[in-house]
Formats: sequence, structure tokens, C-alpha cells
Amino acid sequence: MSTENNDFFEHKKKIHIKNKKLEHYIEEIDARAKTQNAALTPVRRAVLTLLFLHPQGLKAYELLEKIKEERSNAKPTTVYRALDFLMAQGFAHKIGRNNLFVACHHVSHYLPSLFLVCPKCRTVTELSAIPLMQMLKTEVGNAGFQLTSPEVEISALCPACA
Amino acid sequence: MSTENNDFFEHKKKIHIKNKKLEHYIEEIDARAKTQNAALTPVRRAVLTLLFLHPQGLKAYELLEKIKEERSNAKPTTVYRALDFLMAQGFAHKIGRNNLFVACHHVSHYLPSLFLVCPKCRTVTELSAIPLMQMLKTEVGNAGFQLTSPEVEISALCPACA
DNA sequence: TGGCAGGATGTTATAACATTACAAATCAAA
DNA sequence: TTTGATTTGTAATGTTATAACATCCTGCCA
Repeated sequence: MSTENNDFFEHKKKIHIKNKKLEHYIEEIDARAKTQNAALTPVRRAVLTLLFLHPQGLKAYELLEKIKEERSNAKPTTVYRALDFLMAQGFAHKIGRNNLFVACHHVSHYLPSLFLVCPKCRTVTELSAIPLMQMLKTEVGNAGFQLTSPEVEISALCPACA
Repeated sequence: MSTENNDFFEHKKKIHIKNKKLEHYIEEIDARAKTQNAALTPVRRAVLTLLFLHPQGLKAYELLEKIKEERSNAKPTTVYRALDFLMAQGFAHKIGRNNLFVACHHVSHYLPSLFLVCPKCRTVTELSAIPLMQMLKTEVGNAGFQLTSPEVEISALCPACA
């Protein structure tokens, strides 16, 4: 009975649900990892998948609960290590204000990404603002500083909550 | 022997050391508090003073240790409550990335302030960037969002560390 | 002047977030 | 097949922040 067309029900509670966009995303990240001499291991893949499936961001211990559904022995360390890896590779970001982690949808970090965090529903939106970020980079440079972090986070009420 | 000119030594270990700029700053904040129907009580004043004296920012528990020198019975709550008040009034900011608190040196928050946080020496620099912040406000508004937080924090290597 | 209402502070406990340190497993290169 | 590097397991602990409830202080007004 476990034919292809009831995979959805069979794996309903699994992290690896059928999802074209997700598959494509993970494949792409996997490829990028290889070029960076880094391995997207099962734990890391699971964490990144969860982040992808929750655009509003997840807290470390929320992530832990979900990971436990597949790896009952997961510990805080399990999650934090995967997150450290993903952030080091530029595949995920931490929203400091809320201790929230999000998947990154950018190809490069030549310019930083702008994150709008809604204080009400806590949704995280990654805004595309090239000229603004370009200007930011210039201004910061003029002040003698050197950008080191690919994320800029701002608290802003989202359209739905406003 | 406690005449006016050895006050400095008498109170060396006190938070209220002689400091013209500090006095002026606190007076100004005190006045602003009054117009906002808020009271700059001794605890709050002490916390704000400490923040003012540490432009690189302070962590809540560092603050707690220092406050304890004057109020030995201070608890985490003491500090967090004062910080909540100061932030609510716009007199202090939290740098989310590092759990660092800083005094605010701005008069108004019509536009947000830009904070550069050095990842190496952790110094927090408040950059004046009116056109940039104006542009930010516009762009965020165009996206249908509404700015709610007066601070924008960025990780950037400071001139000294670079 | 006494008592009440609100805000501020004291106190204890605990929740939420994150790291350290060391052991065991995995895996690929020599 | 040994070795060394990377990843994962596990336990303990460290750090950051809040909850809940008691008490104190202050201004008001009956």
C-alpha cells in the first residue's frame, strides 16, 4: 500500500514532506555547500528544512522539539551546532532581537540582507533593497568601519498586523 | 575634611562621580521624563548613569554587578525593570545581537538610529546617517510596513580593530 | 489624619536561551 | 588498517530574562 501516491499520508509527520520548492532549495544549498567544502549532513539538512518551512522564523528550542520527532535523542547542542554551521555557511540567519532563526534566500552576501521583523506576529520578511544596502555599505565604510555581518534587522509592523 | 574639592576621592567608587557631561545628560533626561509623565527614580538613574559611562554597552548582569556596589540587594529584576523603563521611554536601547544595553543620545526617534556593533571589541557606535535612515523609512513604508523600533543594528569592524 | 490607589521596589523561584567539555561514532585518506 | 579530522552523542552548566507575589512609598481626597 505504500505506493507513490500516498507518500503524503505515509510521511505526514515527517520533515521530508513532498514539496517541490523545498526540494529545489535544499538541492541548491547542498550544491553550494559542496563548493564551500562543507557537508550538508542529515541533522543540518533537517534543521534547514524546518527553517525553510517556517518563514516566520523558529526559536532554537522550537526547532529542538520538531527535530525530536525524528531524532528523539536530540539535545540543545544538536540544534545549536547545526545552526552554527548553517550561519557560518551563510545558509541561515539569526534575528538577534527575538532569538529567531531563519533560512536565507540570498545567493550572495556581497550586500547585507534587510530583515523586517513584525513585533506582533513575529513574521520575518527579507526585503530586497539593493540601493539602500549599497548606500548603507558606503556610509559605514566612510565612517571607517567594515561590514562583517550579512544581516540588518529592523522591527516593523507588517501589513497584516497594521 | 569632606570639603568640596575632595568630593572626587570621597566618592571615587560611587556611581555618581563628578562629571559635567554626565550631569548635563541626566538632567536633560530627567526633564524629558517629566514631560512624558514618567519618573527617573534612583534605580533608573543609576542604571542610565552606568550606561552613559560605558559607551561600549553593558550586559544586564554586568549592570547588576555594578548596581550591587550601591544597592547590595539588587536582583536581576531590579536591572531589567529599570532597563524596560528606560527603553520604553526611549532613553536606552538594547543591541539584540549581543544582549547589550546602551544609553541613547538622540533627542527624537522620528528617524531610527544606526548602531554599529564591533564584533571584536564589542564597542557600540551610534552613527548619524539621516539620508540613509530617511531612505530606509521610505523603503520600508513602500513595502507596506510601519517602522516600530528606533534602532537599527549592524555588525561592523571598528576602525581600531580593523 | 487616616486610609486608599498606583506606581515602584524587594524577593524568590523558575523559564528560556546557549555553551562547555568530553566521549563515541563516522569516514576518508595514507 | 591505522590515523586524523569532522560530526554527533551526552551531561552538565552557564547566561539571559521573566513570573508571581509581597511590601513599601507617595499623593490624594474624604
